[in-house]
Amino acid sequence: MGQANLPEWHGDNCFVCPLVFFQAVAYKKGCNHKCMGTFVWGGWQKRKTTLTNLEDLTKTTLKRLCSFLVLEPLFCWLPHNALCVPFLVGSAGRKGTEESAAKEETLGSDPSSSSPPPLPSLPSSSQLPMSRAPMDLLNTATTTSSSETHPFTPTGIGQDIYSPVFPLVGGKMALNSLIQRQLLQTFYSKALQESSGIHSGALLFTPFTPTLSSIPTSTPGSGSAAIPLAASSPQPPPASPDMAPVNGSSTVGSAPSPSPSHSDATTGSLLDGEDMDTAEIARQVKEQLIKHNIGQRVFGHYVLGLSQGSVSEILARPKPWNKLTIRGKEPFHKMRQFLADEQNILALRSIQGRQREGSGQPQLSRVFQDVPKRRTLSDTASHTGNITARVRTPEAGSDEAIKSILEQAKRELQVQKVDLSHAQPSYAGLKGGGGGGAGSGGSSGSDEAIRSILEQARREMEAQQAALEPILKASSSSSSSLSQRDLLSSTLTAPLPPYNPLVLSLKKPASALLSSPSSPSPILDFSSGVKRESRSSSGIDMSADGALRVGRTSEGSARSGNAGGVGYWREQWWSNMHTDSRRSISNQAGEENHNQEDSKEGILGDGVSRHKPWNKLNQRNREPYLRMQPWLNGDQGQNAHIQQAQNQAESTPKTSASCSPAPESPLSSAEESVNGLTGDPLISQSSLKPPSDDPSGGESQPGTPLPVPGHSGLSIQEMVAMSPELDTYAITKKVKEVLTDNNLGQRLFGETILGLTQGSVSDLLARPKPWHKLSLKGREPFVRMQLWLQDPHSVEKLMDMKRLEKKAYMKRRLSSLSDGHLVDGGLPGSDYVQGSQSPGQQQLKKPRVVLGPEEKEALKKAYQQKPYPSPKTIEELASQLNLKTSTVINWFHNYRSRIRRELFIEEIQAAGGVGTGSEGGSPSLRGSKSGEGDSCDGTESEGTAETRHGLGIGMEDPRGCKDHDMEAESEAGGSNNSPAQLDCTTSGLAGPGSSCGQSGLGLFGLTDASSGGSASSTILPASGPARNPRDNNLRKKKAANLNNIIHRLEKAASKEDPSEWEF
DNA sequence: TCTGAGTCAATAGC
DNA sequence: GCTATTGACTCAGA
Repeated sequence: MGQANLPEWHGDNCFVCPLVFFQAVAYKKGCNHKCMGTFVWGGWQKRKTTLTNLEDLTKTTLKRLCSFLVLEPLFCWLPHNALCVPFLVGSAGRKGTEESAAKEETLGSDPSSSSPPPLPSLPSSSQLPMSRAPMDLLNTATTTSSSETHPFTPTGIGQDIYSPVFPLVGGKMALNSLIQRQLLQTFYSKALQESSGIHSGALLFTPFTPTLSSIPTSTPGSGSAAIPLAASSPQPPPASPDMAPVNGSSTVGSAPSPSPSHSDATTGSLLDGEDMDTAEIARQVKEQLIKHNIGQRVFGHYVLGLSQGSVSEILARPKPWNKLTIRGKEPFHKMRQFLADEQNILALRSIQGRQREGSGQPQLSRVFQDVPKRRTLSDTASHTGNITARVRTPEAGSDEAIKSILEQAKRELQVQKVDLSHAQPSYAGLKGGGGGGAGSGGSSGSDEAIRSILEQARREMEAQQAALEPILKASSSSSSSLSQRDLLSSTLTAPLPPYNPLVLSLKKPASALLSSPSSPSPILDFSSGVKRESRSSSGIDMSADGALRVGRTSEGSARSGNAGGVGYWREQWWSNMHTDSRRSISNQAGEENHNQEDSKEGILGDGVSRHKPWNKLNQRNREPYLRMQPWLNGDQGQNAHIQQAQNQAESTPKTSASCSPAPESPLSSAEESVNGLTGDPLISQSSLKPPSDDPSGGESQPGTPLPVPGHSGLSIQEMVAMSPELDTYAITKKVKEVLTDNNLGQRLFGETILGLTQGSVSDLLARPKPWHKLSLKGREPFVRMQLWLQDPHSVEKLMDMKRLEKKAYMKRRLSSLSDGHLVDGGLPGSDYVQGSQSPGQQQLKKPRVVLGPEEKEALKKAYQQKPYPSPKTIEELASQLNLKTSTVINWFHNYRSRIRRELFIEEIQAAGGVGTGSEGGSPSLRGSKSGEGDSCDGTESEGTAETRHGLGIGMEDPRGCKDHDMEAESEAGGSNNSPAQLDCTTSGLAGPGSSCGQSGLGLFGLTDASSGGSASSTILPASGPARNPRDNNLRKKKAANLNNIIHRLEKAASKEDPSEWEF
């Protein structure tokens, strides 16, 4: 290794910058001067480095840049108008070009240097495509036949090199290959999208494309060229039910404009100035974002370089192409690129997943801060597994941070090394054969090491494929001989635990005592707990021991591993669909597709044609379509197996009388031991036996079988996303029943099973929202509950946990007493905070604001007048009540939210019950609700009844008496109640001159204007006469909420077609 | 910037 | 000691 081979200028318009495992070649479009604008990399506090000349890119800078990029290339932004051509370097280059190999040198290749790591070998300038004139490249690209290796792909590099498993950097950054792949893909995406603004004549090619045959073909007539992002995909994405494009209208691949014409793709040129269907692109992007649960913020950040607000604006109201400025067109170019390859979406989804997990970081960090000593090496390694989270840590941005990152990476590698030695056989083999690869600890950045790493990567991929093969076969087979247990046994352990009791344990001193190695409880096993942050949908498993479960958790394995579970679930969904008349049309569409693949297009289209267009659907109404899509994508050959599994299923969750452990099969024993390592209650569904003896089984039952996370390869998020409609009421009812019967507390249940606090559990159990009103995140606890209910050992486990907690508490207490001081905390949980905090800390705590009755009533009154008060009103209220404006704001937010939720409950109950359960969801639910009646009604009853009748505030208001009128009218009018009546009445509550007239007009306007008075049915779902006090109560609440609805109606009226209003 | 969704955690109430 | 309540907060979308 000689002196570093610094990047080189290639004329005035060419710049070569070595990155990490690829290089970027950039030139400024159509410029004759400096090519390099600004290199920006985020993560380091948005630091910007302007490289106006090559000399600016000092070795040190480059080192840092590369070091950083090794870990977080996602944050590497190419110049806005740069053309980027990444390609493989390192041994691949050597392998491909002897000439270039001879010239390869490595920057910072001092083997003794531990930080930063040696940079990868760089190909010589002659190897760099941009060392040639752009037109030359264009010509070359144009004339390349589809069977040839791309001229700028290092010669001889086969597709195997460009596998999803990318080489590790210098043998040091042994990150999960999947991560690397996704990072690279994202970088590609970003880079190519950035370059999409290049105007005609500009060149773009993708040297990563081994052959041009993989370049996607165009949609006829699109005429619009796109950068063949798909072509840059190293490999087709693994088949996945929820990711694979659909042969329908709403696909990435079939995007009308995204796909380039073949010729365009061949040349890789991008022709600007052609018309683009912005609405269609926006529609498809929205569709993909929703489908994959990717947020606008992330999409905007990584793909468009825009803020979430801008993304929202663009997606919601795309301007016509001809109305856009050049700059305004850029996002659409980028979106088109984004849509062009599923890999982009996969990568973004992964990023999103990690970001979301990262958002949970504070809690985890807090925990670790609280118990720093417990943060072991493996913890650290795992902790750093979340790249995004790491980069976003506040300390990032300094050299110290870089060192820290590198140090962490080293540890990660070490841990992986250990893991490799006893993980999958393939890893062992890799280690043995790798020589100077990852197993070598990356002490050398030599070609040998890189070659070794490449070899390792390839083997890794092969190992993954080999491991997946039987599963893939099984999933594609229609044989009914494959039992669910077969599937489970063939699927490896859980990649994505839902909730890590480690967090709980760490944050509670008392619980921490339970960490005794002798403890038999999985939850107590610190070394085995999997971090909550690893609940990523990416399928990347960063277990607490730092091991990278690549083979099991890659997208491929996850998808493949899903097969049985997904199919099983799909079947459930399918049967549910059959029972749901509301989805009959969708069902028909799906059925047709089930029978004839060729008829897909997107039948669905037929269905869609009879419905609102996608962009006119709200999230709720999109759900059936979202569910149809994965179904359409997947195979349907597992029904027999599914049915069999169903038939073998047992019943749900036992209560105390039946919670004794079922005889365990060897499998369940084995699983138990494995699952015990994770300590994950959900993963511990060792013997999932969906209920079949429940005559009412099916949708809306607590026993609705769900696939087991982990075993099925599904993350909890994926499960939630694909879940059939669950009866949240029935589930919560059952959970309450089980908890009560077994004297299990909400705290224990919440913290160990749901990952929620007691308060949240209480809230959830008391006021479960209807499934369709829940966001994906909101559905998660219900899926967890459902899974918990399905576990025949659930109660037993929880009771064990309870006993252990108690034991630990007693032990702690005894210990404290012997030490001569009392324990100020009780059992772990309720008061652990006090117990763990010093008096000083407690004093620093902001005291909780407790509103007095008068203040509450005043606020309620104000709410009735104006559920959405203006800032001025808020200020006035705050001033009058001597409250902070934020308190008033929060109160209104909370009140609106809670009154809505209360209405959901009441509506369900008033509608005659919930679910279809044989146990009569409704009657029992009512019973239970009645039991909690006071507390349940509490919030909103206060908001209506008390206000009016109790404290007489309503009475003070001349409109208060209208409540009775309203009820009387409601009851007398029954279903004939018109919105106007209610509106008038409710608006009457608002007082003269306030919202009455206005709201009344608004609602009237809607009713009159919209034929059929749809608003009536929407606003008044309980159309029948009030027959009982509960109905009255419901009506009161409706009245209290009506202003809220009116407000939204009025708001919507300003921009929406009334016929499409949804509430 | 506003809003809703989801959640936490302090506190009230049983 | 348990659950319910509720003010405050974060996050994401419009």
